[in-house]
Amino acid sequence: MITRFAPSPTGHLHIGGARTALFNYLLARNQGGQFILRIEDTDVQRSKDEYTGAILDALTWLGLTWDGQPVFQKARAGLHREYVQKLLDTGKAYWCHCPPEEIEAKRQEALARGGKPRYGGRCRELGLGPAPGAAVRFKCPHSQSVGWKDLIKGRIVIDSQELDDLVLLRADGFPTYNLAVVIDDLTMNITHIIRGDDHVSNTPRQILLYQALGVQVPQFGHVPMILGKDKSRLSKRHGATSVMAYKEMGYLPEALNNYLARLGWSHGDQEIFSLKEMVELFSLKQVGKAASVFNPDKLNWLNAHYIKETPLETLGQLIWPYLAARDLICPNPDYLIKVAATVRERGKTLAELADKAEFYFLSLPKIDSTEAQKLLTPDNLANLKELGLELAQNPGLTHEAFDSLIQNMAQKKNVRIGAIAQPLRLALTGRTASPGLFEIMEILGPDNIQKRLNAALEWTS
RNA sequence: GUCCCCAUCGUCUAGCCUGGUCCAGGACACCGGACUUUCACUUCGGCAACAGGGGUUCAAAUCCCCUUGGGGACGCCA
Repeated sequence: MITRFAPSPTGHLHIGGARTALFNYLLARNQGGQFILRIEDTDVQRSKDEYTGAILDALTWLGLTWDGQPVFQKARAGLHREYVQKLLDTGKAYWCHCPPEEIEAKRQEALARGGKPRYGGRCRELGLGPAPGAAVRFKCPHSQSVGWKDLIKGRIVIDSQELDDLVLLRADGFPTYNLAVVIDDLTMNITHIIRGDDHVSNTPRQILLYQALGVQVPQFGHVPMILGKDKSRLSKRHGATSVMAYKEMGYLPEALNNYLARLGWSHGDQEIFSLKEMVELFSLKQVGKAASVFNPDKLNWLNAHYIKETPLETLGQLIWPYLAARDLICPNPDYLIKVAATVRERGKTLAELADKAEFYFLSLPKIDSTEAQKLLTPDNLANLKELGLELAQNPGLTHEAFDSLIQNMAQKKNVRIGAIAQPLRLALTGRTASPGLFEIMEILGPDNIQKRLNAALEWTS
């Protein structure tokens, strides 16, 4: 078995492409086959090298390793032309001299009439030769039905009457997508073509091409589309679509892979899968036929899950770039591990975690003024001052001792524990929601605590 | 418009092929409770679906047909 992922470098790897790549990868690895990467760069205008690099980076980040070197389609144009010539020689293709504008006009006209916009086949039987501006078209066989047993959707049949004579070779001498894909899949011995649903209508054309060449037709499987919340095709207006954007937002590749796999594929009631496990369990039989809606909430849940599973040392290193981007300084590597331990269950993404951890690295926290007005009242400040004194006298306080200190104080002042704890939290972190007070104090250390306490005592809006 | 595909809780889905074990199971989200000095985590519980209509059958979420709804494609883009 040989599968392939064949993106065109006209943009970043998006969520849909990533899932297609994942399914190809899983299928190949599950069957002990090969997974090949082919860059479809025949659109010279829109293809960019930077996108090729970005796509490779994204696949690498996801851990979807491909076999061998990526194949560049443009470099194979000579091969494609050979096959076009072969089709020309056997009368399966012909030169077309029709001006593109004229064809386009007819197409629009047909569409406006409510008909099917197709090329009429003016040059089909004219026996024309090459000429400037001429293209080669496939002589699509008439009145025959083309069908295949789709690996995901089951039997699909289309009347060849629905198809027109597609262009194989453009006037600029470059092959078109449909020709190039067929020749490449054929010559690269691709056995299973797993691609997006939007290619279903290309499949009968391509099958006809395989047949015209007299070669075996590979297996096709079309994975359903990913939709946005409004059930329209997933696009930028639904939020981030590029894989690397998810990386930047602080999603883990494990989470994205897991989410994408579960979007369409299932294995009973199981929700959590490592990539290795997916490889073992994957089967196209368990891929659904219907399009599915991208649900960020569930991705978040998975991401939180994998964040919790990540070893603290690793997690610290993953969070650090987000902190470093804010020009913060890390006192020592151990500090980061301790910090990570206190925030890891409090956020869904690395970016969120970093945000919650920022106060640890600030020389003084940015105190929320709304909360300060509520909490830093004269009474509370008096308590805070007293608490500061106590803490200064007992720098090596145990967790238990700290708890009873606060409790006793609350009792003595006849206030709720929160009346003591919340102003302290605000002084230490600048916020009213944070990791546990004692955990924070352990990490901050006595000097830092006093400094923050003093700053809070002098706080003015 | 034409052709193709699809249809189970708000969302992802199990079940459908091989009808009865399903007054439909799990997960996310949501809503309550417990835990708790905050936020969160965890935990317990709850809400919530077989698109509609016809068949077939003793019996249909499961098989067939129609309707409706949704998606995709119709490029000298990929």
